This record gives sequence, C-alpha cells and structure tokens, in this order.
Amino acid sequence: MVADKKSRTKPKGTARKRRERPSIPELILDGAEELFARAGYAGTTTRAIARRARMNVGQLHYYFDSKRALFEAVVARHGAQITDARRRLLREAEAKWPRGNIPVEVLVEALVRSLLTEAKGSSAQRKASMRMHGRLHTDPDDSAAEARAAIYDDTTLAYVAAFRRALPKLPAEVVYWRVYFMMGAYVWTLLQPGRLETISQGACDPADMETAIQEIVPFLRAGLAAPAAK
Amino acid sequence: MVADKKSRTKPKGTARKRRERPSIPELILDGAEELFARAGYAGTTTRAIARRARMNVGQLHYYFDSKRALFEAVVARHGAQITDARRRLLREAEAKWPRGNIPVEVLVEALVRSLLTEAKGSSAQRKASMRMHGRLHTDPDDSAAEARAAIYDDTTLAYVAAFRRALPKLPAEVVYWRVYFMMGAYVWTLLQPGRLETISQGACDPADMETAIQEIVPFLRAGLAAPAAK
DNA sequence: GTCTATATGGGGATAGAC
DNA sequence: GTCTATCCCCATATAGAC
Repeated sequence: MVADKKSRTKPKGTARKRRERPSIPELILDGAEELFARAGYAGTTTRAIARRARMNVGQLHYYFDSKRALFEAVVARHGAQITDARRRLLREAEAKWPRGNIPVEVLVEALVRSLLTEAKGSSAQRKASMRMHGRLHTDPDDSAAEARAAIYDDTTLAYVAAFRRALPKLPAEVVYWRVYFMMGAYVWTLLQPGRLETISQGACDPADMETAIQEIVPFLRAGLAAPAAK
Repeated sequence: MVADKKSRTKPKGTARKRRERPSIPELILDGAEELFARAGYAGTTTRAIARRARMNVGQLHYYFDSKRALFEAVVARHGAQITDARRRLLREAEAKWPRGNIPVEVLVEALVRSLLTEAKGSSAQRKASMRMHGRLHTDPDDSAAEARAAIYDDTTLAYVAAFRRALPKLPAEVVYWRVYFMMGAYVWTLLQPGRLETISQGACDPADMETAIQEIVPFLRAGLAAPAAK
C-alpha cells in the first residue's frame, strides 16, 4: 500500500475510478501482478517490474518501500475482494438454509467462483490477478506464506465449519482431508493451465473459466460427499 | 548427471550401494534435493546447497556443470523410479482387466501411490524427494517446466487413455477436466502439508502418507466417476 | 580431486541531481 | 515527483594454487 505520508498529496490512494487513467502506483501494481503471477516472488525482480510498468526503479521504491511491501500490496489489492465475496456467499447460504446443512455443491461453488470468476471481465489484468492468487497458494517464499495466511485463513476455517455441518455423517477428520484435497484441485486450475492442454491434446480450453467451474463443482461435490473409506 | 569425461575415474556414477557411504555427488544431490523441495528452483542458491552438503562451490561445479544441470540431475534421480512404477502398475492392471476397463480406483491408487509412497522408507531423504517432485509440478521456472514435461508427459498420457477406457460413459472432455483436477489434488498433498494442519486445527497429520492415500483414493474415485453435469 | 580467490553480472535499495 | 548513478551484497561460474 502507498505509505501514509504520501496519502496527503494523493488522498484517493490506489482506488481507480471508472474510465480514469490508472495512477502510477496502480500501473506499478498491474505490472508487478503479472510478473509475480508468472514467476513467483523469488523469480521476479524489481527491475523487471519497473521495466514492464515503464517506470524506473526509483519510482518503485518511492511509491512502495521495498519489494516485499510491493508484493504485499499486490496481494492485498484483490485479496480482500475474494474473501469478501466468500464471506458474503456463506452468509447468504446460511440465511437460505437456516438449519445449517447447506448443500455441499453450494459451498463448493461459492469457494471456487469467488476465486476463479474474476476472469469474467476478461481484461488481461483480472486474469493476472487470479493467477497471482493461485501462485500465492504454492509459492515457497515466506513472504507469500505470510500474506496468504493473513488473507485467507479466517475464511477458510469458516468454510471448513460449514462443510462439517453439511456432511454430518462423515467423521471430522475425513472432512478435513477432503477440504484439503479440494483446495489443491481448484488452486491447480489457476496454476497449470498448460497441463489441461497436454492432457486433452488441445481439446479443452483452460482459459474458459465458466466451463472449469461447471466441471469442477460436480467433481468436488461427489468427492466430498463420497461414503467414508472402511 | 555426472559428466561423461569424469565417469572414467568414477565408473559407478551416482548409484548408491546398500550400506555404502554416499559418494560426493550423492551428497550434493541429497542437499540440493532438500533445498529445491523447500524453496523451488529460483529460491535456492548454489552456495546454500554447497553449505548444506558441507562442500564448497568449486566441488558443485566440478561434479555438475551448472545449477541447471544439477537441478536436472536431482529431478532425474528419482523421477525415473516414479514413472517406472506407474508404467509397471498400469501394465499389471491391463493384464488383470484385459477388457480395458480397469476400475477407476485402481488407476487412481497407482498414480498416487507411486508418487507419495516414497516416504515409506521414512528416511528424511525420501521425503525430500517426494516434496521435490511435488514442487516440480508448480515451480514457475522454465527449468522445472522442461524437466517435468520430459519425465512425466508420456506416462500421464497413458493414464489419460486408461481413464477414458475406464469411464466409457463420460464424454472425453469431461474425463480430461477431471484427470486435470485430480493431478492438482494429489500434487497439493506434497506441497502444502501445513494447510491440512490449519484446516484440521492439528487433528490430521499431513506426514502420514498411508492415511493420505486411504483418504484421497475414494475422494478422487467418486469425483472421477460422478455423473456428467447436465 | 579439493578448495580459495576472484571474475562478472545482477539483485535490492538509496542519494542526490534535476 | 522523476530519474540516474551508485552502493553494497550476493549470485553463478571459473582459474589456478595446492
């Protein structure tokens, strides 16, 4: 995030108004997001970010104090949207099924759609944001692990509790394992689009997120609701 | 792999005999494997590898020409074991169910067990090897993508064909998507053990690979065999 | 074969001119 | 606010003493 001392001269922060030309910090965040999405934290250099945003390294450190701070700003910018959507969808589902047993597929779709659906606007930037958040889930760097936990852990635990209520016949441990496997499946969808092309010999389009959601929801629903192993 | 010109003075290559003290190239590979597993290709330095193996950087470049060559050697060392096991298990299954429709759970278990079961010996090194191969599947570096494709793509396609035969009622595209999701789920198991502890608040042990396999096979079987979406 | 010293380049970060 | 030059460190890789 832009340092506080600077927000006096730039009170709007990084919020981008419709049709307005993106501010400089936003341009930096845009470029950084694409590069972090592609190469992860360790594989991305501040110089490359500056080049892509057509800035110089001085500006990067003027608007964001350090590479790490820039990374955190990139993650935070759209991370809140994702968890906000997840919390809202969970609240709505709880209102609609007040007994607590929300259908499993409703929970799955809420989780998946809130993460994958940003591509809808189909602007390249929104795709980069999605891939960045996918990358965040497996990036081995400590910066990534900390940013991820800060943003996602609360909401994740709320969904775990909801899945336990939705699957009352399964032992808690089984639900935990399955929720865990589920995360891997949908994160993977953002990380390795090329693998689907390899598997299908080009017959399936990994960029088609609406189909991805349509396919993954019944897959995960069936896996989550399967009878427990003997 | 050790360069050819050197194999004259060291004809055994890197093969380690039972009870024999590991050779120097093996010690380097061991250390490199652990560090690549933890931090990925870009996040690992040759200096750190040398330090961990109690070598100096000169030795690293003597036995392996470059960081990239060392990485490829690390990947190749146990990668062949995994794909060999997969090919063998597939051949055995095809012999046992000659009509071609192998039960889905047999295919799933073959894929998963060949990747996850290396922990069985429970030596720390075998665990590192597993995590390395998990990391290989999502590492954004080109070195990793190329090494991965070279080792895994053939076998993966053979399993895709087997899954298509095992699920004759499903459209091919649906099978492709589901095989793709499956890969994400089992690779994730190697990459993010900590997430299971978060989800289960410590109730499940991600290091317990036998339980992981027992849980993931019915989960994936049910997902793969679910009726196609309308 | 081993190890130190070093070459060469690139990294993040900053000082200071404009 | 912008941009360049530069600091200082660490990266990979190699030369050459032992």
